[in-house]
Amino acid sequence: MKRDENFYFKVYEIVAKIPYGKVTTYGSIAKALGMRSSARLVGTALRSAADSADLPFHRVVNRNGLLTGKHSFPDPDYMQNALKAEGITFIDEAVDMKKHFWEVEY
DNA sequence: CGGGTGACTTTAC
DNA sequence: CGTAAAGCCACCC
Repeated sequence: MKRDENFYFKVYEIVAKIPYGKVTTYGSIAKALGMRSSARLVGTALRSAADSADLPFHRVVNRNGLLTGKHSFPDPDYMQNALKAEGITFIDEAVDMKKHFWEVEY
């Protein structure tokens, strides 16, 4: 695989690999990229990525399973809505990580 | 080159 | 429970 691309592009690749009905965290993605201490870059990347890519960004949540990025979507309700549509269960406002957490493989 | 900007995470008050 | 701050680092202007 291409590993010479910029950080953002790597994020795209990983997001694209998230299986249907699963979710992963910014921290796991960062770790997979060798930068576990900079999970926030993943978020920043997704923010930019959302503007130039068609990926399931709704499958990326924070460490608590909370949809911290939903406010960056055109419709804040879309994110949780899309996840539920994939069979993902919620505990209040957070994704049930015990059932749907996906360890990033890179 | 330098400063601003976070869809994070953790600790602290 | 809420806000603050610090550590972190690629991208953008």
